[in-house]
Amino acid sequence: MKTYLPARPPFSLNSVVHSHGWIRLAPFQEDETNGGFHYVDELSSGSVVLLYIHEADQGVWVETEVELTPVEENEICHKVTWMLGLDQVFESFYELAASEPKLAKVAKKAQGRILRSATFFEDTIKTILTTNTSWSGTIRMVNALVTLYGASFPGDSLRHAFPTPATLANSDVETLRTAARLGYRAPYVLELAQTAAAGSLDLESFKTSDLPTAELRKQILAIKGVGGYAAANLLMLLGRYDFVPVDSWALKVVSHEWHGGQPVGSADVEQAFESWGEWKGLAYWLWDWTFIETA
DNA sequence: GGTAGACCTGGACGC
DNA sequence: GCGTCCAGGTCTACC
Repeated sequence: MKTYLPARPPFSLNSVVHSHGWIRLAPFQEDETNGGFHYVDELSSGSVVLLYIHEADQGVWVETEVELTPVEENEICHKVTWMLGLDQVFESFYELAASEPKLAKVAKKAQGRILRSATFFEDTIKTILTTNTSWSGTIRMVNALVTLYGASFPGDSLRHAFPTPATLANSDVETLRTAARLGYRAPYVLELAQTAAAGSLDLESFKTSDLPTAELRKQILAIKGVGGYAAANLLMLLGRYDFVPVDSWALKVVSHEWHGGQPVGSADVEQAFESWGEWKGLAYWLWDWTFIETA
């Protein structure tokens, strides 16, 4: 299979890939030689495929090494379109950003799309695994889940897809705690997998929800292990930028940018980007913090 | 509604 | 090499 998927212009695969750290989490693998990335996915049919995704003219090429059924191809096209936000539009954000020096380059770089996993379940688990730990800890925990519970890719048994809710739901807290070394997060991950597998929580419906962002946020906050930071991060992945994902880094950079290095709280971070309205989270995310990073 | 303490791990640091 | 301390968000109990 080799398929071209168009994107709403402007588009840069490189900007999506490097929009945040997701590319370093399994089953993503960056293709540093050719650009783009590889991703192992378990399809609804049960087939496990390795997707090769590379930049094309205003879009991407999606390839697999095996022939697929039309249904499987259609599923892959829908998933990749979602993962890369190919149909997302940022024109009104770019218009606002044009008058802000710290965001002056976002349109030229075609920034705005944030790399997503194939399912919102996967993104939610990964987000929980970013909380209260170092980035290296997140990579280790995600790798452990994928290796221990993900379906193997037939062409390379070392590659695995992200585990399905049903697979994770069949695990237990002790195994997740000790073998996957999720620590205190183990019961959160198990509960999420069990509710998703049972159908009592339809995470994938959040992708197309027409609920107001505040209401959607309430539903996300109801997930154990998801607090204010994680909810804002997940809303950004859903294309809702009304909240800033305030973590220790946000407190630090906002403190240095606008408060002379004095301690600030979550409300101060939200206030700093209040004027960006529905683009608040994205303005924070793409803000040029270079001076602070190197200070 | 606000706050303190617990949760778990890895890294930095001192000995 | 070992022990101690701290950072990283969220939950729960308590006021």
